[in-house]
Amino acid sequence: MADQKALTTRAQDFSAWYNEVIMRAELADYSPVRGCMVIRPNGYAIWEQMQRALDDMFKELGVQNAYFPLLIPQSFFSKEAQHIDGFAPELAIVTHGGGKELEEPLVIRPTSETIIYSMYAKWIQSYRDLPMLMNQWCNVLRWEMRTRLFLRTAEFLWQEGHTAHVDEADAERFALEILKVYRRFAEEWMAMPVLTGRKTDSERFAGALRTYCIEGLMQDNKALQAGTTHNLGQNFAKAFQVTFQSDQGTLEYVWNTSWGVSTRLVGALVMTHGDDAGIITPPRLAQYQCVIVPIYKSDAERVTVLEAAERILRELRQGGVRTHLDKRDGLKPGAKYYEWEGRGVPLRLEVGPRDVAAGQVMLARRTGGAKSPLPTAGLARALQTEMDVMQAALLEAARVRREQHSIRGITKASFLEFLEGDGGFAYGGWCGDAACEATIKEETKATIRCLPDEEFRSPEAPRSCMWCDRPAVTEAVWARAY
RNA sequence: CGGGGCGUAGCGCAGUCCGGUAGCGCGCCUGCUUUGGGAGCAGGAGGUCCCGGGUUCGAAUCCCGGCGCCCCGACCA
Repeated sequence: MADQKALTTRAQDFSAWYNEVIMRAELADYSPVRGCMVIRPNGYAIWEQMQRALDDMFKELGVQNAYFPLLIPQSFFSKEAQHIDGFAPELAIVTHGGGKELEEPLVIRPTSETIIYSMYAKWIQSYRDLPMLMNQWCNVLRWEMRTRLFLRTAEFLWQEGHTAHVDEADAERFALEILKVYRRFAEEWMAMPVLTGRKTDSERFAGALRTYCIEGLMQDNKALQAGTTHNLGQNFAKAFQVTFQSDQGTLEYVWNTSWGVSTRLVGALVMTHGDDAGIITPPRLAQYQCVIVPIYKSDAERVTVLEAAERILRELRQGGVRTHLDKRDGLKPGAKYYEWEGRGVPLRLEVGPRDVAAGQVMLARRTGGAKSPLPTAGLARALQTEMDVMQAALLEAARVRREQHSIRGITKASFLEFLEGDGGFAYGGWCGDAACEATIKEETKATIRCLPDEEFRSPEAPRSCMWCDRPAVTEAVWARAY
């Protein structure tokens, strides 16, 4: 470890803490190129776990993976008016290749709707070809003005799903199906509770009919958009002539959806569960769920202890626990404890001569509490239980924290007071006027994170807009956001 | 793009005001002793002082001009 000093605490400076945690855990590093980051093995391992889980869920819905090119003809972007308006400012464009100026500049994809639907136009002829359900795992590039490790980098990794359907109802159904997947992933894998809902028109994806999202609340009480899914309507189908012949023999435009989550989720994980010692990785996403630290003095002890540790390692791996044995010599056990805590490993087993003699190990949990002895026999099963408990506890703790920092039935006055304090999710009535929404954003820096789904709405529907007192058309959730 | 900060060893920094042998802590290498919550001692390696010009016998330091990065805001996954 490069740095032995204590981290800046979350209370002192959340932003400094966040950066230090990432460096300490060796999740990522700054690259020579502004706004770009290197994802180091510890960070990439988390992303791989995320990919695996999400990919399985997509495939259960019948989605297939494919790969589309990095470079997109510039003209493709002007085919859908809102889309070009939304993305033009942040495009990176390749103008030269092989030492010659290109006839048509090529855009490095910021997202792939245009190229994918241009291909769908070739592949879809009949309603029998629908739905067409594809996803790709790739990198994209957006020339962001200000960047932050994982949360907003110029280049980032993500998955983008793109589907085509026979009618609006099927597209809508599928977009919402994906929203459920995202929510399930956030809660069951990341242990991160999220609100689900619809974005207002001003926050909608450029080119979409409707955008739905999952929103998490970080420990500094700022909201983070963690995933979006869009019903694109027929906007792209019309721009790229994606048509099919219906069972009635008529020629129709398809209805599209697109949806994505990115490496931003790694940042979300840090900000949801990290503490002043570093990150806490939920067991289901941890690269190593358990690390074994051997303890010995003499050479004789070393042999005995390592032999026992190796045996435990084998048994745990066989029992499905992702385990690492830290055999490094010359590092005191305490130094290893600090290192693995910083890296967020959920469980740590200490194995010393006394433990070997007693047929036990000492278990320490990343989430705290006293160390406790566990018999070596049946250890894998015991640790699985420990991890289930920890996974559930992390989700519950995050949920409690979010609810403690949520306020309902706000008025303009109570809303302002709430923002003056710690902030968080503020539920209240909204008139539906984009001008009112913009004023609120300008004056408070808070935005409507979503128009929450039924499940998250307040028992009593608000009757008036919390800001302007005109009749409310819906309930909205405001927060300051990343 | 506005505001702030910073560029000196792998990392964190002092030295810059007031020009004169390039330093400290951590890390790294070797050896010995250590190892149940961040080990100790000894020896050692490691530098275009961000870049370019200028002033000077002499520049990390003074002058001029660039570049880069980080943080805070406006825009966004």
